[in-house]
Amino acid sequence: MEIQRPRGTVDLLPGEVEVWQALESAVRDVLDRANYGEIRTPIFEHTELFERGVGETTDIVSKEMYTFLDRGNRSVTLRPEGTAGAVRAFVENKLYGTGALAKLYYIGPMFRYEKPQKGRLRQFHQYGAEVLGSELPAVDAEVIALSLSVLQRLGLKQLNVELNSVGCSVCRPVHRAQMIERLLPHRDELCRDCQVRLEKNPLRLFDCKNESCQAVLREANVPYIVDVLCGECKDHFEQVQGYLEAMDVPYKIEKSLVRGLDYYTRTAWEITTPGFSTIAGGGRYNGLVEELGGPSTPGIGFAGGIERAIAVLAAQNVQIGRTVELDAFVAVADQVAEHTAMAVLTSLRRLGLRADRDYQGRSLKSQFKLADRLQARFVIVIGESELASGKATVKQLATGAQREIPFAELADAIEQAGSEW
RNA sequence: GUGAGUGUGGCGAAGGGGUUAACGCACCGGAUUGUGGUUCCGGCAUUCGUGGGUUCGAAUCCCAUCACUCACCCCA
Repeated sequence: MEIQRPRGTVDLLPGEVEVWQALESAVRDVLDRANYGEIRTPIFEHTELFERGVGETTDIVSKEMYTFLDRGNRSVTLRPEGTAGAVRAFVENKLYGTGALAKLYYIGPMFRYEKPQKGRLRQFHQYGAEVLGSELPAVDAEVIALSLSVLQRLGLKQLNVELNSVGCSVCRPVHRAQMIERLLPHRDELCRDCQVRLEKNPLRLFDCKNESCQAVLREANVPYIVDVLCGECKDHFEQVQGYLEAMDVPYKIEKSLVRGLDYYTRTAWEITTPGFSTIAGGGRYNGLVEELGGPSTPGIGFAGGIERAIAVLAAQNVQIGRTVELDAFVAVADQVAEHTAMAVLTSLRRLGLRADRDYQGRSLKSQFKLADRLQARFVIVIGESELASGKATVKQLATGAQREIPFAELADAIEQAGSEW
């Protein structure tokens, strides 16, 4: 049987990859202007990094990792997200040593062993940014604004920033105890998933889409974490909002927003658009660097899904990416013109024009058809008579206008050609 | 991981046991001399995801397998 690509992967072909390139340059451009530097970390890491960094109770670690043993019997894992690797690199390369803030971004493939469906693949791609070394709320505001800017830059509309705070090591345990205390008597009324959540990570109960579970939460009078933050978290959250308002970044508080990764503290947000799952999300992670063996360093970051952004682009009919029409197509009308044609073709390319020719021995007529299909602006015909006169026959396809132009002047003529030729 | 649906040429899509597997698009060639986009003519699946089974006979029935799609879970 024909070998097929592994499940949950895709081939990106010419014609669609241009959109990716445009998206990637938008990411680079937006983040570069904010003085973030690109970091490229390995696509696989020791499994332990994700177990410790992402959290053993998360779905990602407990059931979605692409883990295998290498030939040296080491357990390695294809990275399921970008933050753990970036933070590991920050620690390992002692980027904290300079005392400067580390502002990093990345773009690349991520892997999660899941059953593929709409907007979910086993190899998918994310771009993301991390700031390590500041806990000031202004940084939260910057990162949130940037996560939105990238998508706005692409021309996307109807983007919503959903914002929340999930507290810290001071207020979270208090809230957690409260939840357990109030919900334990109603344990049986919760769905199976929520019963497990109640034990492992009660906060995630707010995430349940099951209406009956939400009803239980209401009846038990369980407070949202954002309503019972400790003084410092509350102050931080308010300041973040103040900055966002000053920066004119629209947002709405989403009290039930809880992100799936264990490492988040305080600020958490997602960017959504109607009709799609989350297209980008982020949060603060003040304990992660220390957890991974570095000095206590606050951090915050976000990640966006490239496939998802592209899906939204398509849905909103936004065109990005270069077009690939040809500046010139060189048609060979006669065998004797082969060498001259190749010389002309090469010289056009050297001068920066996009040019091509036929390599399948087509008739002149077919060569014109091909040129038309390739959306060539000009067809340069070279045959016996052109050789004799030293001038190529040049036809502008859009208008049908045709001229004789000396070989040496071809590139200039084409480059400078306007619409009325 | 659970559930449902689908799988026929490059793409879309008929055919639901009986000699040559519709059709549309795309593609290739041609319509007298070296010229495209329209039109006309011609060509283009020893084969119906793969493997096995039932049958005199299968793309059509059965089993398995793979892949895709969608939903749940969760997220990007």
